Amino acid sequence: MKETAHPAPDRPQITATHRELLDQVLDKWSLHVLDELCERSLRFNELRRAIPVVTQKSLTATLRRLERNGMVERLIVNTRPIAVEYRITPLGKTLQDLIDALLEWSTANMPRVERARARFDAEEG
Amino acid sequence: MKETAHPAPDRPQITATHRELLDQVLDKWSLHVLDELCERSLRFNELRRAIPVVTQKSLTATLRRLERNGMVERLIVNTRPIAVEYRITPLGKTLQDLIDALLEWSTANMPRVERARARFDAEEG
DNA sequence: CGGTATCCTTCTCGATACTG
DNA sequence: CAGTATCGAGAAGGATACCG
Repeated sequence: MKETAHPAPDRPQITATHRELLDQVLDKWSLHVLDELCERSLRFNELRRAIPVVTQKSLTATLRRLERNGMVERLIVNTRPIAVEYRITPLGKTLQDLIDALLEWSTANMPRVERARARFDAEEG
Repeated sequence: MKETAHPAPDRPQITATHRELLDQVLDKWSLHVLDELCERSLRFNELRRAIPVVTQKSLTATLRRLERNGMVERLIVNTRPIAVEYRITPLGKTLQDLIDALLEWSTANMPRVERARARFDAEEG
């Protein structure tokens, strides 16, 4: 009976810093890219094929941002022609459980959300 | 030794539907609003004061979206003048643990992220 | 292969003014 | 109090072309 007694005793406040980090790391493409890279390291064009809806530009931007935040590593392999492999870092790995939880939540609650949307849209006319 | 054996056996794929839902529900303002409403129900201007950086327009849009997706309820109290109370729904409540987990992750890993950024920015010149 | 650079359209978002 | 309406700046994002 610990959850009804008080609202939220030690809940951390959302700051601009929090928001900014979560925005950079959990935006639509980042989520997708991290999800793929958690499974296995991939090359640039492999990622493109794994996420067919992303454009080259957006994928590049996403990877650079994730690299800057320490979530993925960029490894240049000196073959002919050049190959670039993207690999999740230990820090990036710490997001895996969260991403899985988000996907599970989404899967589990999608029907309820869709019913809510239908109800809302019906009332609007 | 179950986590090194195979990459990801039953990992759910991210679909456009997943992404869209998470985008609508975990964007910057939604996260903030849900976080506040998980603690207690609030009126419109109370929310504005609780989240001082949000504009009225964005707050309205965020609340409508959350309402449409079944995350919050909008209760019109017929006082003089009118009062509108926003309350989290049971469906919205299912996000609380996730949001807490996101905030905890963000708090815990912020230092590592900042070091990664500093390293990245230094290398760029 | 793994990108950059450029253009251009779309959408977001803040500021401001007004309303029941 | 709790919004809506409108405008305009700026960012996001796609299409396309080109490069080492």
